[in-house]
Amino acid sequence: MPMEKNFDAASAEARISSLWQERKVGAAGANARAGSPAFSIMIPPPNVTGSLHMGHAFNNTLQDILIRWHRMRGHDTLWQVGTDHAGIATQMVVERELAKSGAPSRRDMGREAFLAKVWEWKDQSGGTIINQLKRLGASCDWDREAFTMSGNFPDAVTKVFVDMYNKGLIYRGKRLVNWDPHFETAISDLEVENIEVAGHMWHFKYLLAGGESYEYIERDAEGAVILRERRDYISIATTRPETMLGDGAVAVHPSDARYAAIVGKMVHLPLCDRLIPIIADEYPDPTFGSGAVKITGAHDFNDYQVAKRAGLPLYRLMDTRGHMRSDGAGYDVAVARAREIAAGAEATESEIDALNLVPEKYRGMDRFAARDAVVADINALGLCVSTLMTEIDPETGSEHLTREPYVESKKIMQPFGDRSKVVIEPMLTDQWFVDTAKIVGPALDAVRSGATKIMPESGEKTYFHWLENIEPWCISRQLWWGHQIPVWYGPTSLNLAGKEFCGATEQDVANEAKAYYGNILKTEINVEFPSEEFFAEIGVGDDGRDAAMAISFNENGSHTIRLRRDPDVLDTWFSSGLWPIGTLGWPDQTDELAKYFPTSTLITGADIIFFWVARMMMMQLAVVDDIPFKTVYLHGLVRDAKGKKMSKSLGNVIDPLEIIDEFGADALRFANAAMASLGGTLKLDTARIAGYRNFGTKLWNACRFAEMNGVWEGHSTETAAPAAHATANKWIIGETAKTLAEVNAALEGYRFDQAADALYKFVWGKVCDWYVEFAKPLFDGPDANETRKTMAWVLDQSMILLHPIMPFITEDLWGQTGARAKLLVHTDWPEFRLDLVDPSADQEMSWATGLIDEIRSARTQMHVPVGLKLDMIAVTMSDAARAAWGRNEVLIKRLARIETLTQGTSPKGAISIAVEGASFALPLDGVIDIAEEKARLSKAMDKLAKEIGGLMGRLNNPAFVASAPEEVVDEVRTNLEARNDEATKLTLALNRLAEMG
RNA sequence: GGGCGGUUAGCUCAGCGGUAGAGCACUACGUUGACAUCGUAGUGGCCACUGGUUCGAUCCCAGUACCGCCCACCA
Repeated sequence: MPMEKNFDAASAEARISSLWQERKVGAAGANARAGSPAFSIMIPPPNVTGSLHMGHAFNNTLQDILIRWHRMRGHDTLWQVGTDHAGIATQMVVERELAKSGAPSRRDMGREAFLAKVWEWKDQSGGTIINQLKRLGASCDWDREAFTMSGNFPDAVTKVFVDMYNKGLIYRGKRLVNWDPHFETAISDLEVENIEVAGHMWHFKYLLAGGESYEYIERDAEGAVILRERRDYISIATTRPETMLGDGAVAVHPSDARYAAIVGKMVHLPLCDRLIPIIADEYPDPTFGSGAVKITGAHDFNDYQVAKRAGLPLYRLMDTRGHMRSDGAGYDVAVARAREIAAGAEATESEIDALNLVPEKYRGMDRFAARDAVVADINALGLCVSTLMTEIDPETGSEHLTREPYVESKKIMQPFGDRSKVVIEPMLTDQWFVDTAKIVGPALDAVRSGATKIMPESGEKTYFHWLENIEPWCISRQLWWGHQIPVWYGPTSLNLAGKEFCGATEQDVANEAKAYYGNILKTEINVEFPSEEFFAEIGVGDDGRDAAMAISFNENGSHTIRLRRDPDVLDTWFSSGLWPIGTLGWPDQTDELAKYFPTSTLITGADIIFFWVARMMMMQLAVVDDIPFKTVYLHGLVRDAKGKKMSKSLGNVIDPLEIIDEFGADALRFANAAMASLGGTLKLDTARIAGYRNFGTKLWNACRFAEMNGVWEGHSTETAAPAAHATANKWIIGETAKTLAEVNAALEGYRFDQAADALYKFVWGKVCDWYVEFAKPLFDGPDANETRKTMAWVLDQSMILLHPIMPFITEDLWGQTGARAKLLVHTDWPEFRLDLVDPSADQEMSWATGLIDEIRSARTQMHVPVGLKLDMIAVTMSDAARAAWGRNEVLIKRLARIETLTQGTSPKGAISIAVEGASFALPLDGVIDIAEEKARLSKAMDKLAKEIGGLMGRLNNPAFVASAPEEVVDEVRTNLEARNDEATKLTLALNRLAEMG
């Protein structure tokens, strides 16, 4: 049955994909030869919520290319697949789904029920992206699919937490953290995007207490006085007026002469019945604004540091949703206590945190509404540093003076949650941290020493820079979907301080608690893990974890200690940070762990170098004292054809599945490989994908031609190149060997683009453009059998070499041609060498193709009809040229459309052709336009003259001859000789034309 | 403000001390024994700018301009 005219991607991909899955071609170790090296890649786990986008398609194409290449080479290969539970993202999606379907909200249904919903959702749609990976042709070990919340993963995560806790690498503390008021959770620094927005800065007066005043002197840069006045206030500036309610002080720089006299004095905090001190601190910049800064320790990272240094109380103003607090006692009570504390009364951190110093008026207001209210109220008090401004009415054009609160419009950098897109609030809360400073060392050393290599090299600089300045990593999240922190809190009771217990299992924790409480009680203790309801009952909320919990006395005289588990979950990146060992079965010492770890290569987006790569490095080194991967390949974001980021709002998102539907997975994969140059930007153009689809068609049809000519008939697949006699066969065998070497070298160096390029040029430029054409006459000649064998071999090699990049079409072709022992996916990668290259065959073919090019070019320019066969005259011919002609006559004649070749002189009205060692004439009396031929030859002469000029110039420069390497000089000399030879021939031809007039 | 990268044909990108490359687009011709998802032949480049190193620079170095990305607490 003859082959179809075109590759049917849609049906072939479905058929081949299921064939591969049935045969488990991607199973760990499949096609491995005994004693071969291991090669392993961990897939960057996509979010279970996700679907395949172009970044995934690109990233996974590269991984699959490497995996298939190594697998075909007989290496013991593992491509570990799996998905990430993606805490915030998944919780967000499920909450949205619930809202859409009118189900009760997360809070209404409670933690347990909500988590059941998430699992339900995960089970029903979590497989989407896995199936999409299959459509791309990814050859993972599907049976090993992992999930960061399943299998051994929860245990592994818990064990790591407990170990790190016990080593003092994880600690809990009340810190100022980035708080997302939408998701009501802390997030890490990395999850905050600082974006420049149009903002405002207000200037307020804080009046000195007791009606005091001072002389304020402003000087210019030269020290000359430019302003001198008595002031009873200090001027401060802020972009966030609502936070002034929590101010603890006003700070000025110690060297700032303007305020030296009032440092230590108190000022009235507007809108609040509190006095705060003016303090000196290095932080304020005297040259910026008024030089005085209000200090709100609980709502600003800089102020927090100042407050810590000065021992100022940290007054929290907002609740978890970013509304002004409405909890706790009334304002009067709170402010009275705050005054006592200011006067020196002892107060614990948690007591201060419990104080709600938001005046009643603002309580419950959204932070932005509170901002407006505070500004309005301060303005009403006349405490805005205001200025008379001339306002022009845009309609009447009349001018009038207004007194406006002094507000500058300016660009400010504002922090936004990368998921929620709401403004992040610095918030004082209890959180868990990894003491990264303690584990960063080995991660730095591993890259410095080259144990782990990051490509491109610029990635290493980024990596170093971040790790050298690393901040503690906030790993607790106030979410429900995730790995719950394995810490339980015991009550303060029976003369014992409350205590936290960290353990891998509830039993471990129970034992620890028994030991702690039991030693005192000397009686049996039942440790129970109470429910949320229990805590609701005894009135302990989230913030009450340290408070006395519960201890109940049972009737029989024993005591029941109730421990409460920390409700927080871990940052998703904490668990995905363990992906390499976790997926291999750790903490069990599995065979896979022994074989495939450390993994060979990580291919991932440069955007998650900090989130993931650096953390995997730190975590793996901290936990198993080994690097997670030897090579890290970082790539950029896939952009659209114009270089724009793909985004839904821009409407320029290219869906890889639509591309696969339209052009086939192979075309997309080839395009991905072709644009994967190291460090470049990735601009994806569908025109380019179409081009590579065409490339597939081209290969398909070359095979179709071969099949029609029965090249595979009677031959089983041969791995060794056939012995060839015909120059064209020798040549294409050599070209195949060169291509193999190029592809190997390219993939070795992660130059997917060069591998793709080499294959494209070989298959299209050599095999299809020349070899198939040569084969046509050869099939009718004495070398027919050899040519068939050669063509079968060359096309087999083409399929093999292309398979890692274009697996579907090559597997399909493999099945439709020849008798095959194995599927192509498991066929051995060839090992032939460059000694298959025959230099004399190479030279001869380049002479022949050069001659054909010249003749074709001349014919076209002279408007010789394509179908017209010409007789050609050899005017001069060297022995070498004569021999080359002799061996390739049939090919040249056919491709150049030459009828006969005779010896002779150039007749009147002929086209002249000059090549190395020979000159020819195509008699076309009456057919050609002499003027046109003259122009053609002149143009060629001009080009030659320019080249000759350049070459002569170099040779005439004594410095060049003296300093340049000998081979370069020689090359220039031989080059010049050849060009001169051609020029002579062309001159002769031109002279002849001149004679004819 | 700091760091990194880019600037090569109309477009998207390779290249790299020794005569500028590919794909797409464009022009002309073409039902040539696989392929119109094609063939043949062409058009098209002061390789951003200015200096320096060198026998020789698109390539190395320094600076300038423009563009992009990452990081950063100026109230």
